[in-house]
Amino acid sequence: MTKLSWPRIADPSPAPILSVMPAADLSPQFDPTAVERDIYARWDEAGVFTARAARSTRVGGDREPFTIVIPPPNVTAVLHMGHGFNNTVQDVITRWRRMAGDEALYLPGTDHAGIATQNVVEKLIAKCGKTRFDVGREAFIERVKTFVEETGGVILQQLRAIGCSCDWSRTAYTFSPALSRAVREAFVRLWEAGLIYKGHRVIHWCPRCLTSLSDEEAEHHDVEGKLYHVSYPLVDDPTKAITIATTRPETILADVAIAVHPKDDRYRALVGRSVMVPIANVAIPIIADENADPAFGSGAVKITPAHDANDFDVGVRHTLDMPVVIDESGFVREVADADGRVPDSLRGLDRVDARARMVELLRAAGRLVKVEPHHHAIRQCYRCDTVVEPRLSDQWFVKMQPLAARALEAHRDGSVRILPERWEATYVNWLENIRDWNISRQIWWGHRIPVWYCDACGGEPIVSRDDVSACATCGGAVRQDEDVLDTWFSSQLWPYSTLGWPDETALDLRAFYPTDVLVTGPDIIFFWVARMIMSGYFFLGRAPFHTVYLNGMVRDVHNRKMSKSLGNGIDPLDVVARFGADALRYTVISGMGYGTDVKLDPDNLEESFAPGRNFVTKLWNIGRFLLSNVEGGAVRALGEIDAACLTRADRWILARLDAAIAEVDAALGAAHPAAGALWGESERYIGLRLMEFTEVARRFTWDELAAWYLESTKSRLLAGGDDADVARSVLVHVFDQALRLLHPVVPFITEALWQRLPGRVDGAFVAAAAWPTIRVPLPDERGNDAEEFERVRDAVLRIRQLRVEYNIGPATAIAVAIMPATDEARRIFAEDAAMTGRLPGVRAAITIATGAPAEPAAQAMLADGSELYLLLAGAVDVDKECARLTGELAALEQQLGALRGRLGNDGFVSRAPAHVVEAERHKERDWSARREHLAAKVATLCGR
RNA sequence: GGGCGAAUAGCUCAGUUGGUUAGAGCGCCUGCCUUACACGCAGGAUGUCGGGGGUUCGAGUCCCUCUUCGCCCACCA
Repeated sequence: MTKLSWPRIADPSPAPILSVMPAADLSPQFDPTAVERDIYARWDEAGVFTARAARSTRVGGDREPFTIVIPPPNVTAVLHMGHGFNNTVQDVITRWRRMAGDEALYLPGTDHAGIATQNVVEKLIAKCGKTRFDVGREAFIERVKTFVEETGGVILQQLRAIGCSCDWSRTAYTFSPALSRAVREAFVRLWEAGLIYKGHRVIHWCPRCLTSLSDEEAEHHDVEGKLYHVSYPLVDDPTKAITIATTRPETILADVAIAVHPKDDRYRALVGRSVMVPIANVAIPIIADENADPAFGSGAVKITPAHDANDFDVGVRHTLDMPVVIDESGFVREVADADGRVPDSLRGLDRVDARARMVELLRAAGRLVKVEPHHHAIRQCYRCDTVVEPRLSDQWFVKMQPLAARALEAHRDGSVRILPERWEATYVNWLENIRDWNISRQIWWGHRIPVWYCDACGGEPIVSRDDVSACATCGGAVRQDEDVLDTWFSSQLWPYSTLGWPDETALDLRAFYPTDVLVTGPDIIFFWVARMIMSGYFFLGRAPFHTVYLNGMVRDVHNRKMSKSLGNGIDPLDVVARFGADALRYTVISGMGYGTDVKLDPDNLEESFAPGRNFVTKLWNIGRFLLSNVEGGAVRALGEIDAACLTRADRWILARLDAAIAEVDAALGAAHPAAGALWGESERYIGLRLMEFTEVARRFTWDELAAWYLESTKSRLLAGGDDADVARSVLVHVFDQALRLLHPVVPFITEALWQRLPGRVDGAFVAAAAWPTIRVPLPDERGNDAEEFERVRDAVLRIRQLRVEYNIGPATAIAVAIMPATDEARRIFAEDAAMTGRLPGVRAAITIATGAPAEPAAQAMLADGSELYLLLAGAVDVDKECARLTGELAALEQQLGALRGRLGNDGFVSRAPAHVVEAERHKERDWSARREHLAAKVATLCGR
């Protein structure tokens, strides 16, 4: 495998791992630029991304292989947002599988990109006023090679900047000697199977690139053109004429017949007679052919076999001449079999000018009947947008129908699934209507067609795996076919040519083929995806992958494709420089619907990437808090903690972690088909929901871990002692697991933080750490702990709402009582509040269990400005509920009382439970007596 | 001409097999610089789920129809 000399990243400093993020760097904001490059270099050096073929189960190892081959970017490409998006998806999936224990291979490489690259270099030499023909074939190819070696592959370097975990030791290139060998082998085998042939027919020709194109490379574009109606006089009766309609009057010069439908009564009598072609002044027959549509125009159509694919077919059916009047560059002249047809005034004109002049001539000759506006489609070169010219020429073709059959079957039997599902119809439709593939190009940059001709004996063409230097028959000189292969011919071999094929014993090929998931855009389903599947079956008997994941496009806020020409692109490296690779990755993955486009605003990067930037900062700060509380001391592994020591909050967060893991696994789905090699109906369209995966991980990390659990540990940590140690163990465990879940999406910051977790083994990376699995429940685990924690949380939420609702500021003291929401409770409560004065009043009431609005009776008492919250517990098991909540809130008071003086305006949520403030501030007010009173009341209400 | 997709909060989008009060991020409003985080915290507002019709006890979700976008395919000159 050829390795181009890619520019290398500056060597990382040899500092120890911990220097990645020294303690002093625990600033409020994460500085990605300071650590990303360093972290990447460490992964690279440690060989984290290097797949070991010998470990694949397919060659006797103990790990499932998992392979993603990169859609090779053009060797001249620089990273744009589309790559940033697509490659991030590939990397997220690869990192997930690597952590899940697969032998994961993310295989990088580039495509020599025939026409595209040749165009780039042609533009370069054009600056010196030269064309490739001035330079000559050999020298030009050398020039391109030099250009590629000097500037090519930049994109591979850039992929590192966005964190792609490619196995660089396997970097491939479609034009390397190894892959070139694969290309020849493929050509020869197809030839031997009778699937490659040379055909003489009308193909799409780009007059600017000077090459033929495949049907797929000639893209349809709607235009507002004109339809010219032209009358052709009958030879034997010039007073009569037949009128045809054409969008391309310049091709009239190459007309050889007028066709009418055999059943068209208007013209039946004319069939067999002749008309004069205007301007060209040659007589042509009127023929009957079903190609003519009686309903269109006059029902008569001119036949120009050399300049229209349909007309060519008609020409073949009727063995008509095929004069050519437009040359390879699009100029009108008598190219072949057209002597005398082109008048001097048209000769040498470009086809566009020729059309205008032709119209003038027709009008002057009185043959132009009318011109009307006409909406129709033209085809343009997909590389340079030049309107393609149908051109009669000799080209090499691949017979596609035999190949398509198996690819269709692959869809039917579940060997290959396409996500999102709707694209499968597109795939099937194309394969069912497939046409032969023109694979020869008249350019110079590409794999030369391995066919030689002996002019001396003029025998059959010699198709050979090896270069041929002399004719085997006569010993004379041979010459190789001038054409090169369509660049997609080599691309179709990519999933196995990169693994060592055609050497079928190659270890990589045996270990990693078939690959697993192909991630690309739907725009190359035909160019690439379908052809890989077809060729994979033909050459190796197996589909090259079992899953095709088609992601959307990156668009701007006006829904336009991002492109250089529109100037609406976003440079991913800009984003990396400003916000970091993680922010970029998080933003695109979390904002990416299933196969839908991602919209970003190039004029407002700040806002576009806010989701990623914000999340990364949050994660960083969770890490700051946590690390500053666990560093410097031994933290026991969770497994070493006596389960009886775990608090309700501990159990809750552990339960939430399990739930998050389960949801993440569900969102990602099965990495491989469950049974054998086929997707079953039930699992086929499930999985790879990366947005959902990211959202679950975010919710756990931010809304649960940071917002509730972290807060709940503060008092415990401050209090110190054994319980603080328990909290530390749980914190470290849960954060460790969260970092693992998040790592595929935000690899750099998770690695930076993970490296600092206590208990990490030297040389270990989260990038290679085990994917989280559901924890085995502890033996004495109380099943409803987690729910009970949520009850308390809900109570706090209600208190907060009421505080705002009734405008109770932070200075106002609060107390909490627990009562069942029975009529009896309300009565006693009201009496108590109104009469005894021992409960000074009520500001608000809530019911915890139901979350229902404040009780009217309680609300009625709100006006007196007093300070008490009443919690009405409306649970089914009132007794238990009251006891539980009383205990819980009391415990929280005790715990958080230690935070005296450190409390903010609010209660538990941001800093501590509100009622603790009360406890602290009202100590002197005989708080304990009041609590006793409340407890007694609760006991009464609960039926004692 | 054929096919596919989309239309849900100001914006970008989730809503799996029809089932409590339709969600998230960004933005917006109010109050907070509270020793992890103002790239933050607390609270909040905003939706006739494109229009119309139908099936159903029940529809954002299923059916029909219309409208508006977008994409793909296509030899009607």
